[in-house]
Amino acid sequence: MGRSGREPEPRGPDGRRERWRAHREARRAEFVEATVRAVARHGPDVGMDEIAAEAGVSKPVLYRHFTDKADLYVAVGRRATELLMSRVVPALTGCGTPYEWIRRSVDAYLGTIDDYPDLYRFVVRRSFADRPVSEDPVAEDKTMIAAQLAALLGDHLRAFGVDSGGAEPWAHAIVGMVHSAGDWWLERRSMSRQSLTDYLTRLIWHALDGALRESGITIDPHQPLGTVGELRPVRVIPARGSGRGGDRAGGPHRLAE
Amino acid sequence: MGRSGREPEPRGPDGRRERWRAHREARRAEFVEATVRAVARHGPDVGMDEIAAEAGVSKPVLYRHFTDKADLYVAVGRRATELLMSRVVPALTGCGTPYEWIRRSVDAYLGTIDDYPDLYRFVVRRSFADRPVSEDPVAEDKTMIAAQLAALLGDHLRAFGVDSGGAEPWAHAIVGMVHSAGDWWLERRSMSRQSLTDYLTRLIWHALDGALRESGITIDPHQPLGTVGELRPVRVIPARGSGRGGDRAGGPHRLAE
DNA sequence: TCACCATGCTACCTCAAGTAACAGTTACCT
DNA sequence: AGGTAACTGTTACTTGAGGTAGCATGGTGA
Repeated sequence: MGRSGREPEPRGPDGRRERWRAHREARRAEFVEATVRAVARHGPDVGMDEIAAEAGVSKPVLYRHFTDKADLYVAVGRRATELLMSRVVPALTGCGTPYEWIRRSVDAYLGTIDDYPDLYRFVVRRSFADRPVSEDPVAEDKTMIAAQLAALLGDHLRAFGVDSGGAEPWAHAIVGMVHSAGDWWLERRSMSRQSLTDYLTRLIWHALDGALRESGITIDPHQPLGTVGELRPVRVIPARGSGRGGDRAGGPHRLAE
Repeated sequence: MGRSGREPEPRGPDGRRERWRAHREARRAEFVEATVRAVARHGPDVGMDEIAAEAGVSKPVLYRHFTDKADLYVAVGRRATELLMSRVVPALTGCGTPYEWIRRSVDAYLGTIDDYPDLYRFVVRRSFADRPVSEDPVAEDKTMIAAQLAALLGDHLRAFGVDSGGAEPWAHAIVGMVHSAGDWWLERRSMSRQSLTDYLTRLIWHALDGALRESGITIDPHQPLGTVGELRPVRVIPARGSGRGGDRAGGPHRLAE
């Protein structure tokens, strides 16, 4: 209340901490990769000691970077989501004919699980069972993709002045088609990825075409779509508070951002 | 090698044990229900102490009936599978027009998850993450249903002398449609079950109709199908050995069948 | 009569997840 | 120049949930 002294201005982030930022991120990424390797080697019952050994560190080092086992697994799930979205989103938002669009998107999904089968299997195993559903990356990925698809479908249906109520369940159904057939294919491998992409593209096209025709909308599968609705980026993952509570009296100092 | 003595003939199961068979099964069923209630009350991190308390017994009593926690959870999964199959299989194998058939099957599935949301959520949470995939009831249920659908599709395609390679991926895709949209609906409840069934039935019909038309097959959605292929019962769950290894020196005596 | 199965309990064991505490180095802040 | 923050690594330890040992009694079948 009227202190005559001037507080010194804060000068920005402490450089003693900032110089380690990139290093910390790189370390976290290493541990995520090591986790996937350790799971592939030891099975889903892998312990933190085994993960630490795979990463070439001791257990407390691992706990410097992750709050607990679940936190580590969530990071793995986020990695998988990044990989998947980096491919599927451009495919979903790109131009082209409807048929190309479907095909490209299906192939982006299948290509990802084909390139990272171990990571995918780990995430699908849902070692997140002890977490609320909001932390389930598989469900989140599906919801994100379905939301984009629902927006697109909904916009088209509304633009033609017909019932758009089916957009959301249809979007989820279509995402479930690719997901389920992809799981089957990953375990069975009874056909090439190309063949599966063909079969799925056709089925999806027929499903959508039929549903739209029923509403009086006819679309040529080989003519580019009009820009009825620009796909809006949809963000579903809730921001995670960086603070996890007060500092503990001891133990490994936490390197959380 | 020529022993003159005659071994006494075994006279069948020991009645001291047999008299408890039905009782044991009923007890197991009670513990399965208690598990679902306990998970709903305490969350997915529920402990065996909490499950035992919910069942009104002490922990060692629970271990008299189940080998370990995973065994208990597998039993819960099997219960869910029974419930689902008791409804979906008659729907899939019954007569009727294609449209009715699809609709009836979709409704059987959605009706089950609607009537047993807690049980379904528990199973979907896949607390079986520490088990091989073959013990994953969700994957097994989907595989079973998809196998029946694939057989039906495949038979139709082969009867018309066209490429039947898509039968299996399409079957899995369609099961994934219902599964995925069902999950969405169970959490969102943004429409009635009737509406969802309508939307899904239409989409599935269009998908199948389109795929078959492409192969030169036209089917009337409102005329009964010919009996091209009788649905064969498909058994996927591997028989589980009743012996779990040698008897332990002590501990609660195991009541396994 | 002996064996099997049921009932229940307390006390205990095991081990994987997670923590406390120690020591040293580098680079930034005051 | 001294203090501080962040990094490196380790051993030893704690905790608690899953699972077990062992006790006693009664009813029924072999």
